[in-house]
Amino acid sequence: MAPKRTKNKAPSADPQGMFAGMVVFLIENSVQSRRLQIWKQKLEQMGAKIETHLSKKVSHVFAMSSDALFHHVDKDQLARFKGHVLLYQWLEDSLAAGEKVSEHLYILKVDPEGEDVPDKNPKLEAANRNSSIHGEQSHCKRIKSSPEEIKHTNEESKGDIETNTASGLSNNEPNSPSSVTSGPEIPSTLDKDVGTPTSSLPYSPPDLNKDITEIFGKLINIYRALGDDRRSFSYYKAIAVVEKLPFKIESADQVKNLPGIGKSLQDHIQEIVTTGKLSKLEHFETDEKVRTISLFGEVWGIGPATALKFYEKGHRALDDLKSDNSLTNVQKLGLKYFDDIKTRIPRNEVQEMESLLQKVAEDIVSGVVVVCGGSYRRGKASCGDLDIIITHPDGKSHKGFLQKYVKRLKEMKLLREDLIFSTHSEEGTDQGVDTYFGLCTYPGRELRHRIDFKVYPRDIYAFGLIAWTGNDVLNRRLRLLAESKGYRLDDTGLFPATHGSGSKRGARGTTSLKLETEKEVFDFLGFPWLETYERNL
DNA sequence: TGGCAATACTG
DNA sequence: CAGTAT
DNA sequence: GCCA
Repeated sequence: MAPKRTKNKAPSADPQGMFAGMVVFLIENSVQSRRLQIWKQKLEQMGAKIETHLSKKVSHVFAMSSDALFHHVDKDQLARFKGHVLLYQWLEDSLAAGEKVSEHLYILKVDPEGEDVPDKNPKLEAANRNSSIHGEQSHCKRIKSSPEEIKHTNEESKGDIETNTASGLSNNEPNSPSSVTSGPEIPSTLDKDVGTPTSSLPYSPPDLNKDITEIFGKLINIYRALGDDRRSFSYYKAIAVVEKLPFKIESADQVKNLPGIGKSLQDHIQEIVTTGKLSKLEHFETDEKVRTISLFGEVWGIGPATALKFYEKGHRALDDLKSDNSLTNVQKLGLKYFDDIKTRIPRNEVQEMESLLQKVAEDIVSGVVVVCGGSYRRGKASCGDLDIIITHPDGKSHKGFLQKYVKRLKEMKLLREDLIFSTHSEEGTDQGVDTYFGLCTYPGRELRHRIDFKVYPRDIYAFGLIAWTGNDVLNRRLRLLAESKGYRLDDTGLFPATHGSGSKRGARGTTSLKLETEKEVFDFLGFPWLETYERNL
């Protein structure tokens, strides 16, 4: 039986859900019960807490209209309420958009004289409208669309791609990258977080509390380098929570009830907001051992344990390692091409290599589908490496492909050195995903780049595509969402969470749900569709 | 106090 | 089997 | 680190 998590009944709240941290009070007056049901579920599912009365903890009150509002709650009580009073439409629109939309259009005046209309600052309204996912304004007063309707229209507009053809392969998916490329181009500012329409909302979250998240971010890397992934992950989750706060934290009290923030992190936050720094981090950053181990750990093939071993042997610089005879092959490569591998690849070069790779692949097996995933597919201006996802529409020609492909690519000197080469689907009956990790070069150059190939059987291709396109945050959300609905999601499929009984990854017998395209997976999970370039969460 | 994803390759 | 990587 |  299932170990512990996932109970189907109350979907476990996603601590990173878009409504995380919200404490809401719902005015049920004049709300269709069916709809209310959905809202409650969504709210809890995405991290909000629902209060049964207008307590002090409540941060948001929702009502159908001001009439419903004043009918149901005492005016004075309301007047004392300091939180936000919004129309349910805000929920609808946020759910449709996949993130919290600006509240400005949905604010209900608490003042009894006020009307049923939300605040209308022309400037704000215009701005919001532009950035709204579906250009149409979502006005209040009249709630026309049910959640389903919204969802439908929303997808209709983008979903066309899926309706495609070609052997029913999710194909078009392979096309999306190119559409990204030729589409509204990504500002070549860094490669941070640009180009996502959603991130350009006028009142987007950014930066308040940046001081805190930056420091936590450094701790994430430090703990990871030291091998304490669990602790590292805690900081990771905390960042997600803090980033969503709509206000600047000024005292630890403001975060004491947030999920993922316990005693220790509260103290850290307290220190950061009062002193502007964290002594713990300062300590780490000046500690030679920590710095050395972090550096060594950046070498491909060297993890926390090996880094520590080298440190204890007295090594302090990368040059010291080169003469160490205990280096493994891949570590030698990682060291030799340390700078190369860290050098980011301009988007246009990735694009050229993708076409080249497609051409070569087609030459080996006609019809094979080759897509460059990762940050490239998400539209970034530069990429740290190449993630190549491969499949074949006929469901079988992918077998044995990777071997020949790698051989050919080596002959043409595109692939240079191997790091890992596993292939089990070679002739096997199977489901296995062939994998290759290595170093490659752009035609005519010597600069090494990391490149990964993943060959998926056509029937689980969509899962591989999603997983390898990322980003990490999205993958985690999808996985949690799947979990909350009684499934387990990974890059090889979506499985009913019948745990103990043998739903090991890809295990024969347990087959993944048949979802042929990325969109079908998003839909199935009830996650708002995101174009590839919108997945930089 | 134990779990926090799970799995495949290298040496 | 430990360590590493995705 | 947090949480059940």
